[in-house]
Amino acid sequence: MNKTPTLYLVDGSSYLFRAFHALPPLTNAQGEPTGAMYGVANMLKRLLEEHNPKHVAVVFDAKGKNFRHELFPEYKANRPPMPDDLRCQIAPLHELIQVMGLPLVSVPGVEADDVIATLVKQARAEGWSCQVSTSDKDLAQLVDEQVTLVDTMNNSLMDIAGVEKKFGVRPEQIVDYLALVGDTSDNIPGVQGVGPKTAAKWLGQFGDLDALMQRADEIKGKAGERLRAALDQLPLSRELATVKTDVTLANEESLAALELHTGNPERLREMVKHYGFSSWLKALDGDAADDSQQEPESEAQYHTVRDLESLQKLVAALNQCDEFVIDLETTSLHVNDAEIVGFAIAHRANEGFYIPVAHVGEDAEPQLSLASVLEHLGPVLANEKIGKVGQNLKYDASVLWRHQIAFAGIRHDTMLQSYVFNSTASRHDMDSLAKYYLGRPTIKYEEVAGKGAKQVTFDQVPVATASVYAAEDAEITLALHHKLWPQLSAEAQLKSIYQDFELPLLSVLARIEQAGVLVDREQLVTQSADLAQRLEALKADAWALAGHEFNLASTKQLGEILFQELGLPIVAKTPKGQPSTSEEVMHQLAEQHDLPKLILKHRSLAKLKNTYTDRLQEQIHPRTGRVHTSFHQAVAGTGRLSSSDPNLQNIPVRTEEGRRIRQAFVAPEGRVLLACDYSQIELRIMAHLSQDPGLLKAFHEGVDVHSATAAEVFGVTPDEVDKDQRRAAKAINFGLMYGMSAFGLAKQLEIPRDQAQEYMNIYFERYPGVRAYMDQTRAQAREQGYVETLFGRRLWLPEIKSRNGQRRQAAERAAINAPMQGTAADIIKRAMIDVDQWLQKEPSDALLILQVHDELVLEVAEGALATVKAAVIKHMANAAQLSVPLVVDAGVGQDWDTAH
DNA sequence: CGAACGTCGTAC
DNA sequence: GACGTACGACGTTCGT
Repeated sequence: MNKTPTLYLVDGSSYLFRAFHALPPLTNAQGEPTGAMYGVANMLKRLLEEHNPKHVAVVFDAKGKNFRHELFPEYKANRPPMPDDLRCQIAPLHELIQVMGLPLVSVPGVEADDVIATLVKQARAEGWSCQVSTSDKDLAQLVDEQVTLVDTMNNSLMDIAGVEKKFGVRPEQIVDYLALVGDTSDNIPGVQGVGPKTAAKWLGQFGDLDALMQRADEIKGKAGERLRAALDQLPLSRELATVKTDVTLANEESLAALELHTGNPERLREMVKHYGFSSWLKALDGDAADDSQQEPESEAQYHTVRDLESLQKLVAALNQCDEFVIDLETTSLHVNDAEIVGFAIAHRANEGFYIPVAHVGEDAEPQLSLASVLEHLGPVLANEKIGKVGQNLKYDASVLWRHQIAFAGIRHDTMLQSYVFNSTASRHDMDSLAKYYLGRPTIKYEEVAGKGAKQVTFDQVPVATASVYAAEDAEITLALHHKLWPQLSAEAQLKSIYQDFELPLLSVLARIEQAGVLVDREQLVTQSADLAQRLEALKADAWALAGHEFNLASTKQLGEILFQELGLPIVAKTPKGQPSTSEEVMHQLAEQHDLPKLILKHRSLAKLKNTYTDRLQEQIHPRTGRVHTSFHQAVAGTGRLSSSDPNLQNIPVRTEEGRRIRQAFVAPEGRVLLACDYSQIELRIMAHLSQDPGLLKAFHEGVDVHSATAAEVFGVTPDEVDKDQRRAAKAINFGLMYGMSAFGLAKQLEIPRDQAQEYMNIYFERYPGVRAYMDQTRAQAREQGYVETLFGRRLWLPEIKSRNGQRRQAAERAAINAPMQGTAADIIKRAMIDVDQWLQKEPSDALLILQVHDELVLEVAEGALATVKAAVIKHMANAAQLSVPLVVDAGVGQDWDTAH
């Protein structure tokens, strides 16, 4: 009972910035920005719920210059001014915090860090513990036995050991460490070229900065020179990094006064309502109802439709609707195995209906039959004038269509709304959306159907339980639609991406998945057997070389054999610090020993067998005899599709052995496969976006772009370019689009780094427009927090302002790549919609069966080939009007390898 | 025994 | 540390 009190200190400023940059700009009904407030307030709410603190303070930076500016006029000089959309959230957030009952501390002319440090010192003196919530790692200097750091946004806790693990130095060395490393965002210089690793190494060696400075002569090489060059300013850097612990605090900011109080519940409710934090409102209303015995207002109503009369009444209402939510309950997540168990419907707010049709069990009766439900509901489903709203409607449409049930008027999909609004949100499933946008927890599928071995199909769930779950899903989907659509449709470009690309594509993908692709099982069986034999032989050889048996697939066992038993050198380490056994490493070691050679061969064959020849056989559907992949429309942040179960977008193509797998993808008798792919689409997009004259010229003249680049970079005529030069140019072209550095290029080409740098320098001289475009993209990402495709698809980059250099640079590379990858994705989506529309309209005997990012594969009746091929090429080439032509290559064959 | 994570490898 | 976007196989570890 006599536990020491804990003081919870929250660095409000750091969370505010982080929330602002990490979240898309949410607004309330009045259009006022609320995202950052919401982020911070939610984090505080979690703190209250999880820790139930008695002593707490939320600390903010205050306006005005502080002692650091006096010490160092350039302090924070390169900080851009605070965006208006953030500034205007500060005052309301302060008020919100106060009415929540949380003491707020903001001392004029003092940064939050210093206030926190002062309070920590006072608390320590009283023998209290402290937990400091911040996303600013500078405060690691405060950590000791009584003081821990917590990052509430990712729930990571940092104690002394945590600091040592993360920074490689002890908490009391953090200040010295920060002085050495510097801080670009605060404009603190540090030592040029010294990062976390070197700083930690030196401090480990010399103990502290003073000792290091005294013995600076002992450091050799360039790093030593730079250290000595920085000697004069290091004390200043250290002073800037050191937090103040003697800030003068007002009485109400003293330790004893920092107690959680009741705040102002009435004003809190008003504010929460005004700013549209619907999740809170519900909880607050619940409390209010409990206290005052009022009826809870507008609790959702769920109904089960079990008889014809109720059904007719519902259908009559639907007929009067402009749009309504539909959600099928079925026996399987796999469209081809799914039988309809019931229909969930929501056509007005806070109300949901469930029509069971195939439940079994004691409470299943009375229950309408599927046939009788369709008799009444069918015309509504088929009526394209009555809009259908759903969450992942591709699934519902697929199931209905497979049952020959007409389904038209697909108008809105909340999953796609969320995806277009913020594609980088972690997930777009209904539970996540309900929690994030409505603040509502949902009934989970596992809660009604069980999980693991105990899971049953939905038809076995009692109707009473099923009804609440299903009706809630429909009702929540409608609420989500009402929340998301106004925000999405307010942005013309996003609205267009959603309505002109994603929504029409939904049906196209449903048809592609349903069509499936024919796979020759016999070929796969033969290949698997062949591979099995070769793998056995390789395993025997490997064991002989190692001198004992081991699991060739275990990187751990392999590492022990290679690096300990055989004493081969460790070339690279994995991110976790283990010796790497990656392909690249094995290639290098292959020069010294035969075992790595065998491992490489074994791995490549095992991959083919385990991932492809074995697995694909299992994926052939027993009823259709074909393989039906799932295409996911709301997964890749850039706008690309992804494919799973099985993934048909990574079938091998680069090696001869791999291509044999493509030979098993075939067309049935009388039909052929037609594979059409865009030539160099991403580079063409780069030419268009950058408007670089050299690049534009190359594509206009129709020359091989890699050879053209090689000619420019190596200063030869195009016909003098040799194989290696072209290879290097190709690596540069691709590397650029991925934001690759000279280091990466050097590794790729196995050349010295300065030579790689030289290549890149010449490249940028020859193609100045490309460099300008990339600089501009990075700048745009920093200013807006997102980048866009040519058609206005948006990619948010929450890490673009991260103080963590690694993360920030990763975000910058993503920013460079996304407009090109994403525009390519937009273009092929447009082409798919157009091709599909043409196929639907023309009585041509052909099916779209695959999309692989820049390639469409169709299965075509031989007689229709010429027409279909011409049409597909036309629609693909015309899917966008760029400054350079879109060139489409087409191949035809009995199998995918031949057609490609 | 399954979930979560790490490592590796396939595609564009 | 250093090349963007995916999916998925296998081994290992950890918790039920």
